[in-house]
Parts: sequence; C-alpha cells; structure tokens
Amino acid sequence: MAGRYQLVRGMRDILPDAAARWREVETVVVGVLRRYGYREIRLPHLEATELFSRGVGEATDLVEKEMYTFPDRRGNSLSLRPEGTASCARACIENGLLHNQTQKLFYHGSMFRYERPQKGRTREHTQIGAEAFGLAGPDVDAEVLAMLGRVFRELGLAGDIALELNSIGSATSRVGYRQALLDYLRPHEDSLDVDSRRRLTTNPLRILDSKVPATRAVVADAPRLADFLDDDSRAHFDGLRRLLDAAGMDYRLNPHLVRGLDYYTHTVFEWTTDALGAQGAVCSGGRYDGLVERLGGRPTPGLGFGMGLDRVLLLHEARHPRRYAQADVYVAVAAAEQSAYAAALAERIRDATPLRVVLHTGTGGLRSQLKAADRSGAAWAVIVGEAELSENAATLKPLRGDGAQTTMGLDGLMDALRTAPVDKESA
RNA sequence: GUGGGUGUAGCUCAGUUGGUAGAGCCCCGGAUUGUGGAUCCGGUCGUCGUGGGUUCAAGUCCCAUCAUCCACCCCA
Repeated sequence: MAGRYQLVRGMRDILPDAAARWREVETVVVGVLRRYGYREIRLPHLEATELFSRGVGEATDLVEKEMYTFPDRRGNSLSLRPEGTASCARACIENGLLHNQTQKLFYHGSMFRYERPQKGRTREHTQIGAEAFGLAGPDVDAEVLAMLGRVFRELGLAGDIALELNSIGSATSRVGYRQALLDYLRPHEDSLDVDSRRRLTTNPLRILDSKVPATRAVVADAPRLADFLDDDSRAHFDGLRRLLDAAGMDYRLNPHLVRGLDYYTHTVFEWTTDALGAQGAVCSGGRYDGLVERLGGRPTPGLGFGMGLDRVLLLHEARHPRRYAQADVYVAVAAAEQSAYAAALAERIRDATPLRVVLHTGTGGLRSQLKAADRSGAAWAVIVGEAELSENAATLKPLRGDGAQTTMGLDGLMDALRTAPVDKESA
C-alpha cells in the first residue's frame, strides 16, 4: 500500500466505541482507589535505563530483553517504562515524599514491553497501578486486596477473576530456600525442561512456576518456600491471612506463585482469569520492602500492584456487552429557517442539564435526521420546525420505549430533561 | 526469541482443477415533500496485505516480507 502508513507493531489504536468503554472502566477503578485515599501521581514515560536495571533487576526478562532502550542525543541510555513501581519510587525519593511520612499513590498510563504481540499482550499497554509507601504491617496488604476486590466487584467482574496469594519471604529467608531448592533440583536436572535448566543458574525460584508437565512433576515434591520463611516473614503472612479471613475474602494459596521482578518480598499476589488464554494475569503485585533503599532512598517498606487495563477491558467487554451512545439528546431541525433557534435551544439545554446534546449539522431532511438521532443512541429527539418556532416551543420525542412525543414550551422542556436519568458515560 | 494458523469492500466472510472479483452487514437515497427502529426497492464501496517469480493468463501456484491470531517464552 504505497503512501499509506501502518500502525507500528504492537501499538494499538483505541477507537471511539472502545474508548467509551475505557473511560467507563477507568472511572470505576480510579473512583475506588480515591475512595481508599489513594492520590494520583503522574509520572514520565521515559526514564534512565539504570532505574529499571537496578530497581526491577538486571537478570529479569523484563530488563534483559523486553525494554525499549535507546541512547538520547548525549549518549545517555533511556528506556520507555516497562512498569510503574520503579518510577513511582524514584519520584517519591527525589521529591522527599517519603521523608517522615507515608504515601498512598496511584498512577495511570502506558507501559512498553518489547514482546511478541498477542491478544491481551501488546507492546504498549495501559496500567493503573497503586503504591503504598512507609507502611510495614499486613493491615495495608489486606486493605489493598480488599480494595482490588471492590474494584472487580464494581466492574461486575468478580465472578471472572480469582485471587492467588503467596509469601516469598524476606530476602534473607529466600537465600536459604534457594540453596535447598537447588540441592533438591540438581539430581533431577535431566527431567527438567530446557528453560528450567537454564534457570538453575539464573533464577531457580521461577522453576516453581513452570507449566511443563515433567517439570511440574519434579517440582511437586520440592521443598516448600513456606517452610523456609523466617519468623518475621511467617508472622507477616499469618497476620495477613487472619485479616483476609476475618474480612471474608476469597483467595487461594499458591505456594508456586513467584514474581518475575526482583524487588518483591513477602506478600505476592495475582488476580487471574481463565478467559484470556495464556494472558491470565489481570492484576498483580506485592510487597517490595527493599526497593526504596535499593534506589538510593532510606529503607522504606512498600506495597503495590499493577492492573493491566487492556485485559480488564477484554473481560469487561465479554461480560457486559453494551453500546455506548454518542448523545443523550439529538436536536433535529426541519428547515434552515429554524436553525438559529435550534442552536440556541441546544445551548440552553446544555446550560440547564449535564446531558450530551448533539445538534444536527449538515444536510438531510427530518427523516434522515431522526435516523441519525436513533443511531446516536440518544434517548430523546428534540424537534423544531416552523410550528415550534412560531410558538417558542419544541417537540420532545422519546426514542426508546413507547412514549408519545409532545410539543411543549421551553421551560417545560427543560424540566422534562432535567429530571432525566443521566447515562453513565456522560457523567 | 521459537513453532504453527490466517490476510479478499469500513466489518464478517465466500471465491471450484489458474480463465474479466461476490454476499450479508454498514452507509447513502427512495417508497413516506415535518418523524427513527421493522419491511421493500435502488445505489456507493476493492491496488485480493506488500514485493518479486512461474504462466498466454495469478485472489488461486512458488519465494520473500509485513501484519494479525494461537501456543511457547514472559508478564499486566
């Protein structure tokens, strides 16, 4: 196709019908976070590459092979952010937000990962993430999970998503476990798949997460991380579970749940669905008590999550099929002589109500205007013609249901529209 | 990064052994000169993903390439 440009691989356009759904979902999610006292922070898409190699971990797949990394004009290595936690921690440290205070923050925006695209896995994707800094106890962990439970409930997706939970303990307790796991796996090396054999030297804990049946069989009898947790780690996790049980939260303990990012400690969790094939992780996170220190701040406990909105949207679309209206009111005008009157009327409705008012513009008779009104999804058409103009009136025609149209004075019209239910999307 | 499937109208798709590109939906107009949704009638819409090759002739066969989907990998 000469002369036509194509979307860059892995990017995506979000067209108006989809964007309406995005806005609805984002409004719900952000609304819940705000109701828990989380405040918005806006962070750059571009950071020094070192922020991620140090924060997320040099040996992680994310940093090793999935970042968009390039030199700027001075030769400094920059990367498009592949996740939000490192940036958020950096911004907090740099601006003194963690100085003798705690923070509950959320952010929203694009993340970039150079992966092979699939449905639910594009190279640019959108996350809403939240981070709580400076709070060490399991009460915050429990509240974050309750908050996410509410998010999915209010999205009408509670039945599609399940919570998995694990503790990977403190960094020191993991050292002992790592050795025990290696001692167990080494004699079984021949039974492991190729990737898992490689991980014996890079990141043995990840082997627990393997999907290869033969590897799973070996892993089934492996020593359990839970048995190697130190007292503090165990107390934290037990405390969290008591709080979750008291709150009646549904969750599944998954001793094999580990994280691909190095900064996690203690609590890790993942909200998953089986409706998206291999892209089952919809929201995941955990505690990262060492991250702030690793990035040059004072030792500060932290906890957070990232929610993959693209995947949430796929679920939402499947679960709640719906058309999104362009307008609530569509103003149709019979002839050019009434167009100034119609325009003034449309403005008056906008003054009096929060409704989306589309004034018919362009060509077309009343018939095609009402057709357009119907297509816009509007609940009402307001019709003005010679008769209405001469009486300083308008005809209000309900487009949904069986109501009859009535011609009325403008005060009556405003009253009728003011008491109208407002579409979710126009709110 | 590895393996496989699929690319034909804005969308969903047909297209036989190679022989002048089709349907439905959508959109526009009309039946109804001031009234939508249902029905009927008419109309617009294509570098057959792209580039090369074979052939008298390619949507169809071959090669390459790009995109997309599925699995792996990884993650949200």
